[in-house]
Amino acid sequence: MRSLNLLKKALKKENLRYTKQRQFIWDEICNTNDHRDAEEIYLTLRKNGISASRATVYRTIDVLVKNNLVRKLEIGDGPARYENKIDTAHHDHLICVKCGKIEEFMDETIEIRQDQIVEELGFKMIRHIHQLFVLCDKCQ
Amino acid sequence: MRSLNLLKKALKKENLRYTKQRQFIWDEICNTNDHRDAEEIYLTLRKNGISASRATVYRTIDVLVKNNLVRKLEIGDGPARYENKIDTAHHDHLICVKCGKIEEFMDETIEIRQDQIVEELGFKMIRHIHQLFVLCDKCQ
DNA sequence: TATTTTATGAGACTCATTATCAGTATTATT
DNA sequence: AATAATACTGATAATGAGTCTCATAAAATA
Repeated sequence: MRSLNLLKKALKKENLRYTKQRQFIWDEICNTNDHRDAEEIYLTLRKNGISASRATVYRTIDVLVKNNLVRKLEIGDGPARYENKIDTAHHDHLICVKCGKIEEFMDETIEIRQDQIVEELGFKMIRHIHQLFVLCDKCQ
Repeated sequence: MRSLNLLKKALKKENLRYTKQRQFIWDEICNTNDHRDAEEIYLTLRKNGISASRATVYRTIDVLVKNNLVRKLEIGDGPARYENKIDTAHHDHLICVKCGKIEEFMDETIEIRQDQIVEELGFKMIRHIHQLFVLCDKCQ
């Protein structure tokens, strides 16, 4: 299975051990394309009879984020949300301020301008956050 | 004085009273063009012998943000930062991941594309966050 | 001035996340 | 395989930013 290899590879790279908790957490994140917070992931695991502590969930997610397997979405307040990153191209997010629904967008023009701005200043881009807070079609 | 009138006007609009604490906090935010967090603003006031509690600082800033006198900058983790908004046009931010320096940028092309994206989906833009995390010239 | 209303400050509280640490599992070594 | 070395886990304490509470103080109104 693809995602298993990716996990093992990441753990090896970080000199971390392969454990069943880490596998369960990674599986759970891969199972959906949702944008869930750590607590939701933790509770889903419990509901499915899998025991992994909150601490382990947070710790494992950190490793996954660091190794590009998971994207961390920090919305202003409230907990950070996570989505698996395999097979998904880079994108940014639209967030409905009323119902909380999260949609994705990607615009080549914006990406290019962004890079130009950073380059013109002699800086080096590390990452970017671009979030459009909206009222979605259903909430207007 | 301009900023005093702005404060009084905002307070009136919100049906809130004009108090010296609120004036001190607003003055302090107007005094610089920095991007400071609530704690820094609170400590600066204390250092200058002005007493306003942390709670009052937070409460007052909320009013100022709501009334467009202050811009709130939510960087991933760490406390929110605030900058006064008088006389400054809309802009987004470049943040050095190493030294924390914050620079401003504004790009008409990006602004327009953003609006188009939201409109095409039939959504309504409320606000946006666009942060470029970089290594600045000095930190490379 | 008396009364009503709102603001303030100190500290308790919340929520998301991180740190601690004893006990357990995994890996390496013999 | 047994043992030693190391890393992982879970329970819970601690943290940090921000909010809430409530008694007291200040301002507005009568």
